[in-house]
Amino acid sequence: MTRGLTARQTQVLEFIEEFTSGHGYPPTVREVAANFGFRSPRAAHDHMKALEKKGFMRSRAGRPRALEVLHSRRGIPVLGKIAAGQPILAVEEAEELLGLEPTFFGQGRFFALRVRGESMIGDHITEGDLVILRAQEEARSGEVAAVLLGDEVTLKRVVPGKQGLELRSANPTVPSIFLGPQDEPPRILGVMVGLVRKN
Amino acid sequence: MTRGLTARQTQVLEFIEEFTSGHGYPPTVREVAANFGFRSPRAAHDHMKALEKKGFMRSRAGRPRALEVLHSRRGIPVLGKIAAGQPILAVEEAEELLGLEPTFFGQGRFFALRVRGESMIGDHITEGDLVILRAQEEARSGEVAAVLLGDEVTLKRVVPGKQGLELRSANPTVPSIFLGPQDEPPRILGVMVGLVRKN
DNA sequence: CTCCCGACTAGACCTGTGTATAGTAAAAAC
DNA sequence: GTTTTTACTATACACAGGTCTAGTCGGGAG
Repeated sequence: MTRGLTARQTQVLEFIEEFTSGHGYPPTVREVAANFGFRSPRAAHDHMKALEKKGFMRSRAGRPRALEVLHSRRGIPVLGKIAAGQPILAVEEAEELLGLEPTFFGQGRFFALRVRGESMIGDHITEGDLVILRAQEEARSGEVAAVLLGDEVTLKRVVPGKQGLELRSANPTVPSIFLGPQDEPPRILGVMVGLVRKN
Repeated sequence: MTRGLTARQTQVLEFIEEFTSGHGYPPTVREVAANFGFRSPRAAHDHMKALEKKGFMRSRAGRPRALEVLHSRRGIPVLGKIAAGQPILAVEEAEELLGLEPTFFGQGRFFALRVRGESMIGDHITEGDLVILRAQEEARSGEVAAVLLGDEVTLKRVVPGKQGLELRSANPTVPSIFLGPQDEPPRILGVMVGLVRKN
């Protein structure tokens, strides 16, 4: 439920966004109704009017399909500080959305983290960069992943070794972390698929 | 004239793309007609049908605004090899288009260059990175710019000094270039505004 | 208990819009 | 010189689709 919307209104808004980015044009009132099984266009129209009054959409009266979702929640969310146990990928928590095509970095669910510090400088990732990650719980050897350590998220290269798991830093001044078999395995939030830097 | 389209058809296609990305929904046949001053919707409809037959659009019969531009020419063009004297920013020359919002890196006309080699490694720009540049002919001191030297485009930091212009590399093994007042000033194609890396 | 609001159904009105028929005129192709 | 293509005008039709009136039902607030 996004900011004062009812559950149904959220669903309708989400459908409209999905439909639009899938088809290239917004749905009609009746197409919305059909999607939810409404037997009257009035039901869909009511929800859309509510969404408009609440500022989530804009539409031109009388014009078919002439509607625009305003603060789109499509795009890759840039997540800020993340606390352990919190719903990591709650889009609502996003401080910002990156305006690029949903499939820009391939298939899957993505999020971005703003890099603080120079711990991955060896991989040419520097302060302020936005690292793009595909949300997944596993990482293959050698992949750079966002790892939850305590209540901090850090970016590390995951390298399984003989004595356990190595979380390798790409900066000689930042020590790598070695986890033995007795240690609790770290929670992986996503693996790095790209990087965006805005000067 | 893009690939077998008449001049008018190109204009119509461009208008449809602009309208759609500006409004969030495609124009009607009559809105296209109005834009070009056609006094009959038939004229616009004919062009749109031609565009559809040629594979540049798709539309659902009878449905208002239900049209989709297929291979969109919106986005930031990734330019490959560029020869001197050629129309540098001809979108048609693009090997690829980056699917991000036109305003992602701000206002202006943008293009991207794929980085070859490690000449800017000191600025954490590495092989394969896509450097995003705003198309402009001037660079301020300290900005990284795409510079045309002979028939090669290189990425250099532009630093005006006492004896002339320095095109500074960010790699100790790649020498910087110094241009005196007697040298022809280099042609600047654009200044760097960002970077996109896909793993 | 009553009132209000969210979430719908049923049915209808009417206009915006895709699309058709019938032409005109000029340029390009054959 | 004739045909084809491009680029339009003028008019009209039918229906998709926005929007209206009138109502039902349930849940939560006062």
